[in-house]
Amino acid sequence: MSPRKPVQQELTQDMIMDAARDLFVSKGYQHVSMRQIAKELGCSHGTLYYHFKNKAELFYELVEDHFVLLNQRLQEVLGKDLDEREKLKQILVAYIEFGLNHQSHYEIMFLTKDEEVRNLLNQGPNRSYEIFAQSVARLSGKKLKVQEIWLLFLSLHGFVTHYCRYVNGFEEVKDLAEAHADFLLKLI
Amino acid sequence: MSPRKPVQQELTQDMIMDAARDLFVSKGYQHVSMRQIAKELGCSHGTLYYHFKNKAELFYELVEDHFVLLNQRLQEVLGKDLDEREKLKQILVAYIEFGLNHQSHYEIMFLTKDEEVRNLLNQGPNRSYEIFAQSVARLSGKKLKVQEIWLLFLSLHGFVTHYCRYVNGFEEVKDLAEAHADFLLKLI
DNA sequence: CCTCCTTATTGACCACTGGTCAATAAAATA
DNA sequence: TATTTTATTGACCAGTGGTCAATAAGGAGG
Repeated sequence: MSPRKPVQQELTQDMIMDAARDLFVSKGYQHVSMRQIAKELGCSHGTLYYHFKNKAELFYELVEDHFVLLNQRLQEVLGKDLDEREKLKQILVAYIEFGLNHQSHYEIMFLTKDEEVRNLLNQGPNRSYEIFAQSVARLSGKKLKVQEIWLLFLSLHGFVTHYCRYVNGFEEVKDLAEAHADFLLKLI
Repeated sequence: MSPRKPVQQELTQDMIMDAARDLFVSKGYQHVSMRQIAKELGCSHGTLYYHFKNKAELFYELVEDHFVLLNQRLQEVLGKDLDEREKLKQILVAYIEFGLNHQSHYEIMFLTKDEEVRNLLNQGPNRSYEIFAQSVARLSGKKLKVQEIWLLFLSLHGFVTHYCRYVNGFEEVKDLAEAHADFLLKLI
């Protein structure tokens, strides 16, 4: 017997994720409750646990999507017709831009200490970092050590991490972000 | 009428802070409840609210102490009889060391998004950063822009932030920390 | 049409959280 | 001793994440 096809009114994972995304983005993971999400959807909170194992896993599904987004953004820059040095800079800036424009997700992607969430994150961060690292290695003129690229990444990460707390979006700090990119480019 | 002097058995702020410190350090801010602290002290959780306005303020008192500790550590390095370049490096490494050996506190000092806690942090971070910035400016040979020192700091911060999640203490990542310091020193 | 089975949904329930507050015990003062 | 100040308690509140038996709703087979 084939699985019952869901009817229009019924809740889908996508519907839940859409509602959850809005709330998580505007309030942050910690400050959104499953009951709030359910209220937004006009259903009981118990229902959410039928579709997702728990709050962490619901958020994880959202985050997975965002890693794809980050990867796309990096690939987009790589596809541009630009001087290599400039492209390298734009990679760094694009990374910062992504972080500051998706703060709640960046938090989970690279900042959370919450083990429940973190145990779910496996390939996401690695794949994104691989793209980043390979781009830097290729676009930089010099022969870079693996370690140097990693330390460069951590330096970028520090910028994002800090301004995630003080700023609502990339635009507010765009100039400084470019300065940071230029600053770090001296290293490679 | 002078204030009543507390008697031996009565709870003091220090006693609460000692118990709270242990718990916060071992479990992190989010995973310690006021009731757990009260249990540790053998008192009712209501009592804690007599001595501290709320959980955030209790933690804040702890954090204040830790800023003093960080400042002392930096001053200690500055007092050493060393080549200026080496001293500069040690400042950077000492900062990382402090962050990784006081992770729960570093989290609050420089990472928390919790507004309740953050609104309490005023002078602490500024004073510590001032010491850091002035040391770097003085010890570096070059004339550095204020912005460059700030970006250097953010790069250090990124290292600490990241390894706070993956490591239990400075020792586990000492070599890499030194490499990071050397790496960043190329910038100044 | 009527079973039977799968799928979705509900809301009561649990143990927990941070925080408040009237009642009260105990010590210091007058 | 009587009064005032200080410290402590535990019931209480509104909220949390999560579980689960009961139930409704839809499809498949007869």
